[in-house]
Amino acid sequence: MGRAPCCEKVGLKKGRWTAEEDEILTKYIQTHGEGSWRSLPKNAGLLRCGKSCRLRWANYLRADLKRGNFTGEEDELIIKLHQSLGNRWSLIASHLPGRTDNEIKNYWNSHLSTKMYCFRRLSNQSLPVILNVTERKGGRKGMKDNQGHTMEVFIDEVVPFPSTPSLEKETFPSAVEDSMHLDPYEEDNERRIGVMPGSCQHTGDGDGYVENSMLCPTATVSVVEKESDIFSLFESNESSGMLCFDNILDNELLQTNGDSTLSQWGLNQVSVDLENSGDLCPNRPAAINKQVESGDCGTGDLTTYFCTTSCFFDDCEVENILDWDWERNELWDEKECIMPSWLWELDYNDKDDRLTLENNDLELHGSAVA
DNA sequence: AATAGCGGCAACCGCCTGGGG
DNA sequence: GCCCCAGGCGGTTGCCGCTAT
Repeated sequence: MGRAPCCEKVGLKKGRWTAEEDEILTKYIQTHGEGSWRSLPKNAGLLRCGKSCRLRWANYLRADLKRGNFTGEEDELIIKLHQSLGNRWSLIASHLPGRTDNEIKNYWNSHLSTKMYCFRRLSNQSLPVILNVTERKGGRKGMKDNQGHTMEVFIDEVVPFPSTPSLEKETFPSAVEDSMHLDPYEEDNERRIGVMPGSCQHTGDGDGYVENSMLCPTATVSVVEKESDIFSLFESNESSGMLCFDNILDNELLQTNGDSTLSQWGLNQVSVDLENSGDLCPNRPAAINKQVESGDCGTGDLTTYFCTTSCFFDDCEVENILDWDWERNELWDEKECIMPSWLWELDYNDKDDRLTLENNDLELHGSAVA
């Protein structure tokens, strides 16, 4: 026997709320307060499901809601938070006062996600090439056909990237910052710990590391094929106890001969764009720096250098997003319509395979951490 | 002017979680 | 420990307005 419905739907009204219903609901909540949603419709004389009332109140009628267009700052914050949190709209919304998760979700799907496409060619020698980017077609129908809302891109080689870093069933702390202070040795930590970029991604403002290949003058482009990868590595920090990604590279992933064992971490596809790698990343594993120097960066055992796809900050606090110098580091190249690679999205068509891979990688990662 | 397609927003649906009995 | 309930969350769908043809 299935779960009982949240309310008896027979005879209840559905669809758009009328002004009269809004007024009744508003007055009732102003008088009696929020809560008891199940009994609210009956008590208020509304022919609505309690859930519907709660949503209507939460998403539209609440007095503290901010109406109107999203500001540029909000856009940027959403982008950064989404990069870190994935589709955790409620968490994202908690950082945008006056905005609801539903609103942000809709805004993301209709506005922001369509901008999140920058494709870098993973050739060892070439710069990223954007040959053509077209808007997705077909509206919602098209969205269905192109899950992940990917634009149609004509490019020699398209690098997949997870659309939304799903964390499966892990529970994120209620606040983003909390999620960034996790004990890496805690049980199940592999699902919750973010990747922190190495120093090569230091953006110069002294505080923010931004996982952003466009901003990384050295090794750029990181590609992680699976969602779990975003949270499967972590960077240590002496004070926080977290592992640094660079440390992982140095201590865990490099064998004595310098060969990388990144694949053990589930990095199915990681690449280096060394076109602009004139200088070396100090935290980069020596073997990689050597290859950078030599220009031999692509096809050997060490085929990868990983700059992470996730966006985290040196102290692992999302609040630092707010310190980001958006003026100096434009998200957009208006002319080229290029977005940083960390804003890629990917259309995954075979979820089962992906989850299988994720699980395998999580196990590998867990054992590696242990 | 008609209409088909598309985009965006509001709302719904189903699942999950936490709390209380 | 189990069950039920309320509430929360994320994905999906319906509807409506706008635009291009």
